[in-house]
Amino acid sequence: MTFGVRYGERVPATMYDVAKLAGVSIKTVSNVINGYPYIRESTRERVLAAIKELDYRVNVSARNLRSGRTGMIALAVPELRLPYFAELADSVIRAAEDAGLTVLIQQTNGDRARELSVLSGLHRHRTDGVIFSPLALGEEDRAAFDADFPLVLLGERIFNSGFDHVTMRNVEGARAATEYLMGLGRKRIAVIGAHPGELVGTARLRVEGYTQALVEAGHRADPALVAEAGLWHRSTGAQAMHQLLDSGAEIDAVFALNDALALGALHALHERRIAVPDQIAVIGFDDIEEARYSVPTLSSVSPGREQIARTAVQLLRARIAATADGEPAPPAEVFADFELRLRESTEG
Amino acid sequence: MTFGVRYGERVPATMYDVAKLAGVSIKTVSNVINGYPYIRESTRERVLAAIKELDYRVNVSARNLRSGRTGMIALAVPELRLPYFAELADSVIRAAEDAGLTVLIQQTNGDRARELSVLSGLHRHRTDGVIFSPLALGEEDRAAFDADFPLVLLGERIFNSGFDHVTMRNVEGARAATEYLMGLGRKRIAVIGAHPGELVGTARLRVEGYTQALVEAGHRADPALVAEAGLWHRSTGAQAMHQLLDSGAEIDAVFALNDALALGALHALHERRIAVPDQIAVIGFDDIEEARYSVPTLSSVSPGREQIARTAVQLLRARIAATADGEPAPPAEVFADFELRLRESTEG
DNA sequence: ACTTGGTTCTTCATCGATGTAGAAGACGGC
DNA sequence: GCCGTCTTCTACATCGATGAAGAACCAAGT
Repeated sequence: MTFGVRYGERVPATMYDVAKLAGVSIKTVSNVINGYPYIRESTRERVLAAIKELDYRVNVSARNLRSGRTGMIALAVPELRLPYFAELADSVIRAAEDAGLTVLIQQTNGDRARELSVLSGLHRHRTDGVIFSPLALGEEDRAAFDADFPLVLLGERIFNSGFDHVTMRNVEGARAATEYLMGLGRKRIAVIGAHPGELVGTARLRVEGYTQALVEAGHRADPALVAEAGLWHRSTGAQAMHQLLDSGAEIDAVFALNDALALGALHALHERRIAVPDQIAVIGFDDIEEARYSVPTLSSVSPGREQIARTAVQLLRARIAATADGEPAPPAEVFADFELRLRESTEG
Repeated sequence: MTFGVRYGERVPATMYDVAKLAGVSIKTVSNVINGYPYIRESTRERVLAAIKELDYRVNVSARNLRSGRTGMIALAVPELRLPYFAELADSVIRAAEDAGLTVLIQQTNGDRARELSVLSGLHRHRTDGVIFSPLALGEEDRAAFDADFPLVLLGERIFNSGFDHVTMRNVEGARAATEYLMGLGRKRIAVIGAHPGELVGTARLRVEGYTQALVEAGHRADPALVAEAGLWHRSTGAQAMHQLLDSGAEIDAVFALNDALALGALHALHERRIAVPDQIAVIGFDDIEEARYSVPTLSSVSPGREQIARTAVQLLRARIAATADGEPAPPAEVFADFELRLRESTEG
């Protein structure tokens, strides 16, 4: 007597089994599966029937070994627990699926060593290409950007790396957000999430947009209003907000460099019973779903996440195809459209 | 003259190249890589040096084709944009990584057809096993649960399926939440997220815990206080809350069947300027990170997500090993420990 | 000296698919 | 009636690794 689970009783059918059942050669089965045109309709039907009958699935490993294609792409992001990246991953998975690709997610934790391992082709054999959203890598890692596999970079234009690159309009979006706050009559606009000393990257670009807006309006950026936050989590946003408030600086608005920071800031303001937006208006960046349901609802710059995901997958596919055809296009640089989503946290 | 990106100039080294460089047979290289013990130390070092020199990586496809192992497991969840599943995926990926496994995420969208395709072994050849958190499948799909690959079920004990199963203490957690609300003196406790007519599944179990608590306290469950919500999103939670309020029912507390619903409810209450917890206390389920930063912060039942993820990976590994050894254990059934996390939304 | 057993390494077949090359038949043109 | 072209299908080598089996060597026991 047996009990418990038992596997492997059913041995998966191979192409050979299908061929035998359909009375054709194994290569013909392969041809049917791969859409080779010169096949008699009746033959194709017999093969398809046999495939169905045996519940046959292509062995991806075997195919890959022979053809070099895996049908998988990797998506390397910092952490899925950050809502923006969870939503991005969701979008990328859907876009990839529409193209018949499977996505393998790699979490880098924003860790430099782990990000470098992405570039070193950790999954070279597993995937046909990589969509990579680096966080920690900077100018000093330029040399590492010599990946010999199809690679599409997301997020920041770290530098002109020679790879396809899809990004958001960080500077413009940040400027628009800041301008909007100024349009509300706010004069003392703080920033949360700066990375002082950073030469490249999202933080720098968004702070640049903020500064541009201030300068163009004839104001000056006040260093006392710039709060640092290395990681862009809710917790660090709350901390930074508390520090700003503790510093005694006069503040009537906050531009948080992403929504997680903004939500942390909202939380801190709530703890101190400071009214939003009456006393301090808050705006974020990313427009994650949570922003539509926070209390108060959070205004944010919507960076075109869907567009970014779709474009990245499309570019990667083109790049993968070009690798085979040997007709490489010059690296593309795509900027997604942004939009200001105004909600309660900036009302009035 | 060429411009743009070009790949494939560097051809990845194979085991054969390593063998040649190290002056040994290809099989010895394989043995070194796989930790075969009977190898002279000096030989091992030469091989390792050659591997480093050539930047050699095992071709996973070839290995898989020969050995049947892929080193990958699939995680099938409804949607990553739901914070609970994003956090779960994060935890599973980390746990798998510690075991040297790579995770392939499959989104089912809670769609019955897609969930069935998980069971039909869509990725049979790609992965060594599957961790599956079904949402739509019910008693009528029992027949489909005959997967011939290692499978660990998460979430609800849909039925005694013969597979390893890791779940949370839904009934007990829900009861504890409800009891806590009653302990605050609340008498009119509404529920959000019920699935009327559902025979199995999370909704039913959590409602059962709620009902048990009421009954044991000598109250009766009032159908007017039970609000339906098919999908457990913020939006549906807000809708359901509005409906409850519109219905004119007297309410002094809400037990939302998950945090997304609870956050939607908080949002709706905020829109109507109903004070939480003064007028209505709110408690959720899942303890997602967002709950710690909402306004007000949300009390919730923490279901032991980390423990669930680690246990699931561990069970799956054991099951995969057993498939090879042919020594199947009886299916395990693990209940994670829950904890009540009390925050502002139930204070006082 | 000869067996025994452990260590170290190699040879060979094989996993399941696809690319290459070419065979066989049908058809039309001259 | 022969040739070229198009269509349809097949045989065979091959991708890069691993399992099975065994060869060669050494030390120890009798």
